[in-house]
Amino acid sequence: MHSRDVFAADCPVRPIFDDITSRWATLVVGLLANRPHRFSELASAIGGISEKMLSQTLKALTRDGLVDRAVTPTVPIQVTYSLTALGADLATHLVGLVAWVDRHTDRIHEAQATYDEDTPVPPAVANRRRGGA
Amino acid sequence: MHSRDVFAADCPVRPIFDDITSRWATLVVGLLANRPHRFSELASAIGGISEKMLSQTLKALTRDGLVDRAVTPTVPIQVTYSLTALGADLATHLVGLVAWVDRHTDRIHEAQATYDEDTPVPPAVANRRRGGA
DNA sequence: CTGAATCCGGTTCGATACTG
DNA sequence: CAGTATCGAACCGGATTCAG
Repeated sequence: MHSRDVFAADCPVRPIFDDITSRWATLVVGLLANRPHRFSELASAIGGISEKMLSQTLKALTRDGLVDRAVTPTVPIQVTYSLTALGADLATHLVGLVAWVDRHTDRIHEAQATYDEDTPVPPAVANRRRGGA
Repeated sequence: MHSRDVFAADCPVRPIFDDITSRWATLVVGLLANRPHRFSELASAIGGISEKMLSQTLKALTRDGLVDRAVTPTVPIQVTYSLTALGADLATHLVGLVAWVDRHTDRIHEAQATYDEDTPVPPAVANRRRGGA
């Protein structure tokens, strides 16, 4: 039986979980689930990502054994990223979760709207993410 | 048909996805999946969480219609949090994902160790989260 | 092309203290 | 008990710059 105490502050699954659910990791995995991609392909396919974040995300994923990094020593070096078997397995869960959110996004938006109406004071909560100014 | 372009920078599922996969939200949902909890119960059950973060997480989840907040006006006020039907549905996916990570944590740790060995320069990557001195 | 390193602003987070 | 206000520190993340 597995099941460590996920609720313990030092539970080892937390950092890994953070890796794979990080803002960009999900999108990278989602893209690689279809087919291998080159660095620049990923960069242009994922709206709003910076090279730094892409590089960082890819490195973390590779380190976790979820993504495979293949270097082709052509004139301008070419690097292709793909999912490992482990990564592919994870991908199914991840895309499933994203699909769930996608399916329920409208309902959630309604809930948010209702909540914001019923909230007397200016909702500071609504500002989470998407930092203005 | 659903399926917005998840890869677009302004895709509306992103902020929601961030809400539910935030470090603490997953744990809160995981706990509420078993049974309703009071504020202080959650606070003590989740190792390392601060009141501020718990409050914030709970508020976001409630706003998203995933968690229900019930106030019992006893002498010392009593507040009980539970999952809504929507939240319960989400919980299955979430705990499934956590369980997956739990199942593969050892393998991932091996991958990390191997990666770190093969990496000549001191791995700055390894420091992500869990910030050491 | 791929990616690492640096700089630096903004946001988030945690600890504490305080209110209802 | 339940939660908010404030403060300071840590971190994230973007733009830029440089190297292989």
